Amino acid sequence: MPELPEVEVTRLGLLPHLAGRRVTGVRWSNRRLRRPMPRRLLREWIENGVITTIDRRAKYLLVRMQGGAVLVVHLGMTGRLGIFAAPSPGARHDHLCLRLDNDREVRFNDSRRFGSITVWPADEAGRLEEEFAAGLGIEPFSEHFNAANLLALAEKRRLPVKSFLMDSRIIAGIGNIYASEILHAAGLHPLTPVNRIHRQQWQQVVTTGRAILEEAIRAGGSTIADFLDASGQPGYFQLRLRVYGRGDLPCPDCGRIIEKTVLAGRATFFCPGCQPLPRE
DNA sequence: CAATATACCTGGATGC
DNA sequence: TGCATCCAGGTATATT
Repeated sequence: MPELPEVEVTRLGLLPHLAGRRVTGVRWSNRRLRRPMPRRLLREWIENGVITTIDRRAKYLLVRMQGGAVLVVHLGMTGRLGIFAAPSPGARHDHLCLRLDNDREVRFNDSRRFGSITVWPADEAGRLEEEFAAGLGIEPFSEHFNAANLLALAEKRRLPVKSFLMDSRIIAGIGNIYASEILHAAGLHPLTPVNRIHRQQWQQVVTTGRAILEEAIRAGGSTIADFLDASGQPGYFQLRLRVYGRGDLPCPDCGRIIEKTVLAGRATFFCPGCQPLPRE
């Protein structure tokens, strides 16, 4: 489900419900997520703690506790977070539940269990930054996401540009949907080897990329104003996707038929008119 | 080093 | 209706 915009929309929706609240109880399912549930650390560092704020890095949510501990949540493919009235029936695939001091609960639901929950104790949370820095690439909304940096990262590789955009070690937060959308907006064929891309085209990727991600966050934000009893449907469904999922339909820009192909095992959509593959 | 394959899971859509 | 098959927005690890 979630790429950077959906995670950011989740963060924005959750924040007013969580900031300043004390966690009065923690429960979990017996199922293993991507990693085992850190039961001991949840009891030790999250239960009875006070949430100060929520940050985001790539597709990770960082729920920060007073004193410095951090609850890190990744939504995987199907993970959702929502706020619910405290005595209310749980749902199938609820895997973590934080009871709050206002008779509400935040619940993590994830049918495929590709999501993850980790706890960083206060005395280790300082390493979180370097951990992320080591494993994750450029944030699309940071100043480092610029044409010069992308050009430098790309010049020695022949990776298809879609794989480049989706590689979280290079660029953080762009997933399968937005990769297709950004490349369409930038006029680049998904298979274009990155070392063939010029500075000006990278500038297009930067500009259109930010615009698309921002627009998606805004679209989600408008319907997510109330996150209570979140059905898990942040508003991104209303997003107007221009190529993703539109194989065999006309391109909204030029009318040519949008093609679907598979790249690195992932559905990939592009318009052969707007996104020509450069020839030798 | 780079590209691909596979593994982790459930559920919805599709086809017979 | 039942059953098999394929597909899904992510990531880590193994293998060519």
